[in-house]
Amino acid sequence: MRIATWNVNSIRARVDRVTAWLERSDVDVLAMQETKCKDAQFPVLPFEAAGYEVVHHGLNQWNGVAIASRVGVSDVEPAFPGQPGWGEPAAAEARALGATCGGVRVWSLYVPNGREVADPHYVYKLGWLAALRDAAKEWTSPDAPPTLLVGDWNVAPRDEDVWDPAFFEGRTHVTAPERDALTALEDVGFTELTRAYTEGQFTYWDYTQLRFPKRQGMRIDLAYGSPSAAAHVVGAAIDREERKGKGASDHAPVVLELDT
DNA sequence: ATGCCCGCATACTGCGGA
Repeated sequence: MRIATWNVNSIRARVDRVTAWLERSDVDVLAMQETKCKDAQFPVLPFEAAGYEVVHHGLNQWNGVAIASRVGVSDVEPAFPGQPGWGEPAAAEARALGATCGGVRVWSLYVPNGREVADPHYVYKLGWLAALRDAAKEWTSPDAPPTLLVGDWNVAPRDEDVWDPAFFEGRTHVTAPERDALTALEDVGFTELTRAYTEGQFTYWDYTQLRFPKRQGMRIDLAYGSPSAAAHVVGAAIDREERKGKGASDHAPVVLELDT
């Protein structure tokens, strides 16, 4: 089975590119982030024409997460237990969608950006990741299905995951508390599954400043697996080709290969 | 080196993205 994650940065602007990629990539399950639309606006038909069912959670023009699957999709959850909201009073955001596809529990995740270290959004980001860790504790029990946490984490786990660590000093995505929040996922039994197969590669390049042709990117799209999921991973790849050309998302799709 | 930012919204400017 092949499972991919892709921050599509608006599904309505990119549906042709995404479904064309799906059809030629032999991917069974695609987790999408930043669909930027409400449920009723999601272009379901092109996915169905390609042989995929789609579940989507979108509340407005921001965020939005989806899962397309050609191996079934059931037990859909539009948030993880304890997922915080944003603002005062806290408002729900469409940043997590769980579904079981082909026997694997898949969570499509769009972690809050954090904006700046001094911004309340940064506090929200850290709280969001802590709540996810608490929920994930329950997903490593022996009776839980193999679980994958995939998406746009908005954290570069290591200095080598950004094109210039000096550029990011004092900015979000690279701070110790953000990185510690990912390590905490490993402490409850999850493993990052893509790095071992994609050393030295990035998943995101800013639209500005010729970042992509200059190869100035970041690794922020990651896949964490529970022990029973990690045991089935036999490969991973970042499809850098998809970042090229007119109409590309600023993120590339990341593909996981499982021996199931 | 696959190209000098993009998408959205009661829209001709501001916001969020990272």
